[in-house]
Amino acid sequence: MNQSCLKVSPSCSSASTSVAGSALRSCTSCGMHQLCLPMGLDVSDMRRLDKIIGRRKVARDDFLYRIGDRFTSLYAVRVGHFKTYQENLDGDRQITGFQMPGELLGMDAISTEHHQCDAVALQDSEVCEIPFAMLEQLFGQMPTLLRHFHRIMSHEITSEQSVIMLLGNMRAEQRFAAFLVNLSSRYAARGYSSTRFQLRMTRQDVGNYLGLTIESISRLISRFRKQGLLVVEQREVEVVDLAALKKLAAGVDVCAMPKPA
Amino acid sequence: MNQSCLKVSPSCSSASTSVAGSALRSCTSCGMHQLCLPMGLDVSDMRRLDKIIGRRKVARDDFLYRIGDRFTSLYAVRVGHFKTYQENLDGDRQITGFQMPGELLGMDAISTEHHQCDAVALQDSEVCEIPFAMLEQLFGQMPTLLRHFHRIMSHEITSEQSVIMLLGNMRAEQRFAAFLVNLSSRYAARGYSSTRFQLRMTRQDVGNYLGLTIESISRLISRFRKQGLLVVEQREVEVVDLAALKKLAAGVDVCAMPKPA
DNA sequence: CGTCGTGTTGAAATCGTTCAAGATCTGTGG
DNA sequence: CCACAGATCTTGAACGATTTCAACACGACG
Repeated sequence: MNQSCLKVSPSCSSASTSVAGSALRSCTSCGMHQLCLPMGLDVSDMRRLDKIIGRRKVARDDFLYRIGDRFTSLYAVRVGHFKTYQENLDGDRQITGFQMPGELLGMDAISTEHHQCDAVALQDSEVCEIPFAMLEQLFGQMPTLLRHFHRIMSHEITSEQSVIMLLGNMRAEQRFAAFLVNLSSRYAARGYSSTRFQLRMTRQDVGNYLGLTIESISRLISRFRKQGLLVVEQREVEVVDLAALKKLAAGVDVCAMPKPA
Repeated sequence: MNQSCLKVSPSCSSASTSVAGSALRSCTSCGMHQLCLPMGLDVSDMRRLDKIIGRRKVARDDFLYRIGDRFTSLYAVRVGHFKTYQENLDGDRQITGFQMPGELLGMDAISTEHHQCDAVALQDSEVCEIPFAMLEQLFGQMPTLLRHFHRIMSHEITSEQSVIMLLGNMRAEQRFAAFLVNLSSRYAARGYSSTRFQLRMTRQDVGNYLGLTIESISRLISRFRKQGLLVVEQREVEVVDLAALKKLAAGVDVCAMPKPA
């Protein structure tokens, strides 16, 4: 499955002085720019932002950053997927989020200037590295950028509140349904299918994130499959009945009301 | 127990050349200013910030704002305590946080311009209302203010990650211990006792926040009391063995290693 | 072809919930 | 000051959702 950022036609055109190669990697030509940090910027501002951004590849299972690393940059996922997790003193981990193209990583480090979680690539990935000190410079000159940055941070807060909601008062079935619905809508927002996608993370990761064991995830998948909600083959998922999943996620008991055919 | 910042006199008019009354309600004279939004500002900048801030009282059990309300202002708790919670379609609630003096409320609303949670006063309280559009104006002129604002938002993100950690992979005993330790250190940071404080929320609220039932909370309190970790009378809590609570919160089994006398 | 990582499934165990009863506290009004 | 009602909290016993433990299946890879 090809989920590369640049599935679109690379809008080469007028990338000022930029050579073809670098134009392809610029914000203006990135398929995620209407979701990502440069959202709403005009072309000239986007170019200014571009100038401070570096690109970096991260191989599968490699760290983008680690707990305790000094914070210097935010990262935008360009291609691929990441997971972030915290670790307690026992070495137990808790995945706090999965990040996909167009999403920002590292905002939790601004406060202490040290990263508060590990960020690991779930597949070979590529990020845009945004030096925060330079970004702050731009904030003074580009109010639109600042406003959008605030929206992104705010959105991060609400996403985490949703996870708190999920962990705090949903049962296993609801959690997993909510997880799938969440992925579905995020892929939809990126122009991918909302009903067919790959789980980029292991069942272990899903379970950890949802506060459940791997066995529970496995059982839930089996159950959803038997109920005709999903078709799953390995990590490939096809959501057959998204509406039912949404109901489940909202707490409506779907199996109590089986559909006719 | 008196934790009032300035339960004192109501403010009289004129802000700029501050009369006694209004000076008492200004940031410069507020005991929380080194924790709150104005942290690090010099006196003249603090006064400029002050000018855009309004004060508002919220009676116990009253809403500061409700889900869906249009977002116009952030709020800093000046006196009292608040809880924020989300509600799902079933009407189930999940408390996402408790806020105490010097803490900011409403940042989750920046993204959508509508509040994403209800905020309720746990006791008669007072907040500083910070019109966000005006605050954005100041950001352009006061880089220190902007930087601190980013730190605050970032800190909000890390706090929520801690809650995710708590809900995702701690057992009941750990959760409650972590909760008490968290309160303890936040009170300490405000100059209050880290070992004696009042729970401003009901057991119901504590349970909801921790993803546990009220009965579980009750049993945990009893157990901790029997183990000599706490003395509890109603909502008044004395932490007798903070170190042990910290160990418990970190996942070390304290009752497996009972202390001699 | 065997091994390792990953995922599935069943049975037993466990932690926390649910249900139920009683205790304690608070505030109100006589 | 007491009696009473309603809220809040505590405690016990049974239940149940999820975990734990264990065995097995499957696919990838050397």
